[in-house]
Amino acid sequence: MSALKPVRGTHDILPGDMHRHRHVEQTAREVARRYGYAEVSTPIFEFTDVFARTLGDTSDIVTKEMYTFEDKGGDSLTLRPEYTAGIARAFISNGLAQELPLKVFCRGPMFRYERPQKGRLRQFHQVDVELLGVAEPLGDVEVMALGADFLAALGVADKVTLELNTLGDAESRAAYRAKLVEYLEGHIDGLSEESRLRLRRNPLRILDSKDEGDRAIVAGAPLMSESLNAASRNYFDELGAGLDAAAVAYRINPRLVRGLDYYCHAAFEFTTEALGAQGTVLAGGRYDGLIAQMGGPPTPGTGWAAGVERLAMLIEEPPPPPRPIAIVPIGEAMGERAIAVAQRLRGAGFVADLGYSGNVGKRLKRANKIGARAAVLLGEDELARDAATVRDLDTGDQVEVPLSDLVEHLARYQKP
RNA sequence: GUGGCUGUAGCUCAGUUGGUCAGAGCGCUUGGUUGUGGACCAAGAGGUCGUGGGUUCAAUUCCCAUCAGCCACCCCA
Repeated sequence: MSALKPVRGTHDILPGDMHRHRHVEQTAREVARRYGYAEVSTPIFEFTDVFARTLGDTSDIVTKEMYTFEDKGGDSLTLRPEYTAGIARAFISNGLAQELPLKVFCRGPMFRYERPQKGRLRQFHQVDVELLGVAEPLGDVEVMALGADFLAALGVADKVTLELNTLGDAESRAAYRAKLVEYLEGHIDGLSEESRLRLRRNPLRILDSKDEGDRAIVAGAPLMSESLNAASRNYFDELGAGLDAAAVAYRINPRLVRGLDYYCHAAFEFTTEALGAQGTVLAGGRYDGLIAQMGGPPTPGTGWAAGVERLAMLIEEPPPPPRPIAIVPIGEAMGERAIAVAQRLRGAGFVADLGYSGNVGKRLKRANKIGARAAVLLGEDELARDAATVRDLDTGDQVEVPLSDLVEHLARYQKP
């Protein structure tokens, strides 16, 4: 075991895993494209304020999980812990209020100083979808439908459930918060120590506590739905009707809440039982107040993020990449000829692999190991006839093919 | 951040109630003659038994610390 280890909570993504990651990201990109979402990318770090001012000072992400550092110019920067704040910043920086509604897809690494566990890393990846400028519930329906389609395209639809709740608008939420706190204070003796702390900072979180005592108390707590004002009530009804119309199945979970302060109305999560405690695979909601709070023009927004590593663990092995054609020179003198042929095949769109050393046996062995579909053997004999021997590595059959016909001949093994 | 479990070759794992106990399978390398892979056979390389201390005549095996992974809490994707 080497002394050289990766930083805690980070890991190298080697070809096997990378294949799964790419499949997750590529599927998200493709489904998002069908919904008219254009891919964008924002920097991996931002001024610390971008996150500190928007995520809320009660969230754990800001209070203890950010990778914050001072750069050589003395600015406080933070490695992004999530994507939405960066998108909102980019929206303001680039004056994109002129282009509403704005639909974007993005992906990339996120950084959170958490205690690592399976499915919970310090550097992890998300795919993310944001819809800005649409205040109607149909906007939420669109992003949720996109999420559901994405998960279905990954083949995990039967492993996940969409849970949905409403946080109401600011007025409803404040009213509910007051009622909830009043109720919980009446049962404060039965609350866990942790929940007593949350009572002041983030009482909604107590709703999804896993502590048995808390759960018993929460079971009798007032419901958000009872505190919704007419507008919020109406919003949620329309959202449900829209999801029905889009044929997106969901389950209402009145205890579903959010750790981040900027959410309102729709809050949703696709969860699975298959990943233990890290069961949330895709989650999001509406954040109408965020952009105004950052100093931009008041702009509604909704969207979600999904964990690439978690999804990569959940999916079946994705279809393998195209099998290469191995180029096998026979004898020292054939090296240059081999690279010329390889270049020609690559230029024609083939995956061509050259091993660069060893005798014929070794090179064929390598061809076999990398899963090559066929081998192109180039020796003195073939050279004399301006030809190559093509060996089918699955059947073992081989034929001599004039170099001029090589591309055409190999097309049966791999469509260029 | 809290509590618990684990840590032996690249991988998956045996093993030692402290003294030929450093092992297996897979993988890797080489060979089984000339320009032919996959199967098979043979040989070989590779580990200071996570790291650092301590106890002991002696520790990979016991104790402590530390690091890492995993599980639950917490948090969330």
